[in-house]
Amino acid sequence: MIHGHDDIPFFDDDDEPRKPAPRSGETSGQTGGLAARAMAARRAPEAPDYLTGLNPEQRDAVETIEGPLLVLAGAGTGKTRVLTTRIAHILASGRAYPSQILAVTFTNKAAREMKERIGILVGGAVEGMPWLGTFHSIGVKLLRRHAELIGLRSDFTILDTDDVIRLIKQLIQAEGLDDKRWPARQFSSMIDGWKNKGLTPELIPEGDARAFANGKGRELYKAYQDRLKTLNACDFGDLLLHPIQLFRENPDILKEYHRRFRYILVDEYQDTNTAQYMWLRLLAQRPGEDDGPLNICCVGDDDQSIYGWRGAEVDNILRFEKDFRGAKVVRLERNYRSTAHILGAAGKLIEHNDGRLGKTLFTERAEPDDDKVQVHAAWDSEEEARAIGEEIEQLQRRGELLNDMAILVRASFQMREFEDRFVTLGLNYRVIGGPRFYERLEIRDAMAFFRLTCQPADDLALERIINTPKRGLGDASVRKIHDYARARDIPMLAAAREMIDTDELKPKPRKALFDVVTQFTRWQELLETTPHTELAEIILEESGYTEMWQNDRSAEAPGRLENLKELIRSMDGFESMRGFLEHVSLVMDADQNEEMDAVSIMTLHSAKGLEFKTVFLPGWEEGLFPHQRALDESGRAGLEEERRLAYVGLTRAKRNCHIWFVSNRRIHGLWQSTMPSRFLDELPEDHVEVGETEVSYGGYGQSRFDRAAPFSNTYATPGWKRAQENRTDATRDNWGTRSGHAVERIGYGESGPRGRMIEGELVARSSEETASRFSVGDRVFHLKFGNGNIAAIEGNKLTIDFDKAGQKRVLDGFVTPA
DNA sequence: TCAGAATGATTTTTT
DNA sequence: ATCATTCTGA
Repeated sequence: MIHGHDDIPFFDDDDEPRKPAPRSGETSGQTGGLAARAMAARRAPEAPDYLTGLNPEQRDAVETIEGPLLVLAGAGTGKTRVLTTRIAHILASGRAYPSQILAVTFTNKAAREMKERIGILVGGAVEGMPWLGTFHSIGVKLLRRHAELIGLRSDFTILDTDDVIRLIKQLIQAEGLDDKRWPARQFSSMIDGWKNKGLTPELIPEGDARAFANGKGRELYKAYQDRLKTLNACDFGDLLLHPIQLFRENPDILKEYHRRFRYILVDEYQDTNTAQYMWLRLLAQRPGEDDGPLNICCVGDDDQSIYGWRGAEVDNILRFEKDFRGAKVVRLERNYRSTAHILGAAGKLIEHNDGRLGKTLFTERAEPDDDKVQVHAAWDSEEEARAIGEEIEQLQRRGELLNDMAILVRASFQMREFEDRFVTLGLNYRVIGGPRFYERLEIRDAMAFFRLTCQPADDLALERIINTPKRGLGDASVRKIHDYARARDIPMLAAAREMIDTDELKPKPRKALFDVVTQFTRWQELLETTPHTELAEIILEESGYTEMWQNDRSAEAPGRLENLKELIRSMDGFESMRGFLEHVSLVMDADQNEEMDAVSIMTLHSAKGLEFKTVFLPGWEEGLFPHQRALDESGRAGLEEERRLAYVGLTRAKRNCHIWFVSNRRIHGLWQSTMPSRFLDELPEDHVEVGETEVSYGGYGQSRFDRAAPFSNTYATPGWKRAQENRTDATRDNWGTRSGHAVERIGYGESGPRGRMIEGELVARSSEETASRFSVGDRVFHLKFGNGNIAAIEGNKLTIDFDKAGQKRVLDGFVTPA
């Protein structure tokens, strides 16, 4: 059953054959519980080490090796363990060589972790697993092998979003279009969306094509793809699309891979987008007998699908059984992470979603002392941060580690408040998922120098740094070089070299260009002879780039220099500069210092897959969570995804979970009153406790979390703002001709929570707002800031000089005449 | 060509 | 409020 080297002549990375390990005993039919586990152990005494300690479902998932298998792995049910053990099992039982297993993950982190854990299981004997990686890195590997078949050279560059946007902008301008009206950023994300759906320019829907650039969307997309080919470059989407095209157009090559990949494993299947799905289908389809059986195992959790907004299709996982005939489904519902209260709360919440495959997590843990999920209220976000800070300090005093605590927010702007507070308190914190190391300006600049040295055809790199540091080669000069290069169909660096001998440029830029071209020529020569770290230093030094930052007096400059040093240090581990560049384009990871004991602050999205003993979930308010924009843009589906996000948040907690909501939040500089999240009402009472709060402001209303809100609620959405602005514009003619935005809203009706709508249904909200009741100079009272005088009015926004708090801008709904 | 001023957009994030 | 990008005038 194992193909030897001869079968697959064009692969050069086959591992040496391994001695097949004895096959494990068969297990079947356990009915759960410890007894079953014990029975299983007794029945198969010869079971290899790695299988012991798995529960019956896990073991089923590991040992169901043949045929399609979907593992529905709830949060904290040992998903990674199953995946890695399964691979170990395939290897140890001699069913395949490491190189015959295709294992795909979404992030580099997950891939790394999996490699590590397989290493531990199999005793480190397995070198590599050459086909374990992200969809993208495997895509690159395929493309480098077969580049010429899709019109690239195998040393193609991978562009990052920055490059892509600059490139698109050029194309938009080249089309003679207004790049204001048609932002490159927007088009770039459209292309991204298409590529996520597996759509090449010919395939995009007519409507999409018309929606951009005066109907030139399709042409523009095509032009973009052409330009990439010319540049010998790929964007991230291409790393998925090109392999699909490759396989479709070259059945023989596809067949080779069919033979090669005996086993396919996919992690986080609920996050696959259409292109990834197509990619997988191509590899998993086995039309011929000699292609071998279809051994695909997808692991995922439909309840944790939170990336719909970037193209993930939950439907892929929901459809699995239909897609793969005879598929077996194993549910992992036994949770090893959280208390029964946390699971109870999370489970009840997620039940409000439709279209689930249906799982109910349970635990065998029975600790009567476990705390319920706590819900707390605060007046505003400042107080929320203060209270959470206090709670954290208290836990710390009790000897808890900060490393065991996390604050999970919906949107990153919420982090600021916590950071500020923790700085004041002197509390260590760590922000996870901020701007990545390789995305920083100075790193990108440095990389552009390196790229252009290694790849003289990398025009985008050239454009980035040709005038950095300032050399007097501004837009005009760059444009000339660009046009010259385009006209002759040569790379810009080559064009620049030629232009030194012409009088296209004025003497000053010409001299500058001569200098910089000469430098690159020199560095290219050094590439062969000088160690790459040394060369990197030389480049940064000679280009004047280091000097530029040394002369920079701004606060960030020293940090940037430090980052540059760090960049060079990190090159050490690579063979060559080229190897380093490849790594960077795909593995954009920054390292966090793990040693420090610190509270983690991150978004709910980046918390997926992590766990903490104590979790704080601030900001459970309508509009923020669920996020208004998710509701506006995706309606019910958006709401359900938000709910899954809440589910992810809750299930990160092992022991304690504290949810917070506030009644006033400042968004974009304006104070807004907020309503408690509908998700709070969806939590079951028996697992939730409403925490006592120092600052109470009236009792709870109909909803347990509802205070008697003295203010009309306001919304922060662009649409709502616009409506309000229109309103003020139209006050003169008394609403009559308000040029109409129909304000549609999900959730509460005009009478507040009492008039709650059916979830997710779009409902027109009647707008009964009156014109501002105030005029400049009025004396008013604000609950947070106290008394003050109105200094200015713009629409419904009041600028008020408060007696104590100074000048603030607030919405008029917040103040009452004093 | 560059610096300061206006403009605008601010969910979530990977690769 | 805040940040990034783009525009305008020197």
